[in-house]
Amino acid sequence: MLKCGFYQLIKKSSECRARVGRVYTTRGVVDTPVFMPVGTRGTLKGIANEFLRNSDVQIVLANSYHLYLQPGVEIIKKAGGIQKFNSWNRPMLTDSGGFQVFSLSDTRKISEKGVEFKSYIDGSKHFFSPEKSIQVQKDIGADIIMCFDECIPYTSSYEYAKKSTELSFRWAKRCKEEFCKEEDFHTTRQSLFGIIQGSIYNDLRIKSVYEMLNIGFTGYAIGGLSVGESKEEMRSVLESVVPIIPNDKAKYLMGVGMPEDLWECVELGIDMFDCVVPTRNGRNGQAFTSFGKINIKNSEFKDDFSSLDSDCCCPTCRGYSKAYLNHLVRSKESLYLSLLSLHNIYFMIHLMGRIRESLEMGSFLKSKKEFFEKYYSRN
RNA sequence: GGGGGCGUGGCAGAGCGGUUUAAUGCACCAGACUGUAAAUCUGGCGGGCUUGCCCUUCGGUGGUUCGAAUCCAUCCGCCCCCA
Repeated sequence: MLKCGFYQLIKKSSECRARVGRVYTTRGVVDTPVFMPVGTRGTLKGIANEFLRNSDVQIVLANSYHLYLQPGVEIIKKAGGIQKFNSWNRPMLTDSGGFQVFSLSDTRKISEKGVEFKSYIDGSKHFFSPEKSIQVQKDIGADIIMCFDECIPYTSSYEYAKKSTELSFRWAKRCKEEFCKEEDFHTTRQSLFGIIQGSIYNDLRIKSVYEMLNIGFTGYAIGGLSVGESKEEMRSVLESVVPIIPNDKAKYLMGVGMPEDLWECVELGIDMFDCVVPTRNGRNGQAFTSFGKINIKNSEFKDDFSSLDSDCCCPTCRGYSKAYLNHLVRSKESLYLSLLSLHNIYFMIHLMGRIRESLEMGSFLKSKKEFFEKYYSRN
């Protein structure tokens, strides 16, 4: 059996750094480049598994911090792991809680040892260390788990970014040690990915890559991006980081992205993406379409009886008009949460399918150009 | 027939002499959202343009006052209680 998290390169683009490949996991093979929808609490908000499977979702994320708080790891262990608990029989990945160091920055205290969080549920105090995060992620039992890191804000100074990147490095070492502490079920069934930090400072980023490589992980993620920096800054980081991650490893860009980001970052050599945008924006009334993003709440759709996207054959587009979705949103009928989220997930998954296809056919740049021309045609 | 109350922006509802184009909520019009404390958040919401100022608004009309959504009179409309 191939090691969980193993990356197999299938085809490298001759036009750019983009590549087609596979990531092997205990619960199945993931075709890359891949978009991984986020189901923080063990579910994609508003979408049942059946719809995800039919939409060709290959792998989903969950968050160890959220699941640790609720329902707690004991329940998940008792259920036999997250995939038994939530009945998702395809691969899963858990985030370590590192992003919460960033997103819950008002209610947390950080030290060498780890991070003290105040629960967003009841205000109670909880301590997450690298060791704790790995233990929790082992108990949750997803196929791919992540190092506990500090995701810092875009506005961080060079000095803070340097200190933080060094801290994340020391934490990564501890994560690896904890993960490999005993040769057990987990070390053969799960794989641990390292996370490269360094903010927008390329020298810190490069140093971070070499440090992570030195520790040695099954795959490598790039964290701390899409936190407010410009597209040029993100591009610059990826251009300096991606080429020095070995090509026999999966390269995962955390928290990205929007449809346009997918094309841009695949071009730069990224294999894996995750993002909350399809579900969150869907719940806020936004739909991604081949012709650009639209807000279905807007008055122009009140009597538009066409589907969201004439190029889409998702259940939402097959069954419902813009006018009806507009009505559901305006009258706050909860069905729109599912219908819009599902459409957006389908859009992202199928966009990625199209990207893979274009890479296989050697026409990535042409397809990218076609996509952008249409995507920005609305305005 | 007798007594009392009320009429405020699309709706609900504050304000009860000057800081009032008039709180707040809803509705409406937009925008944002990138490892989810998000079915959330932000802005706009009388008219005009030279974008700072001007004009117009609190049922109607007429008064009092330097000044009225706020006080008085009257008309119109609505509600409640007693007969």
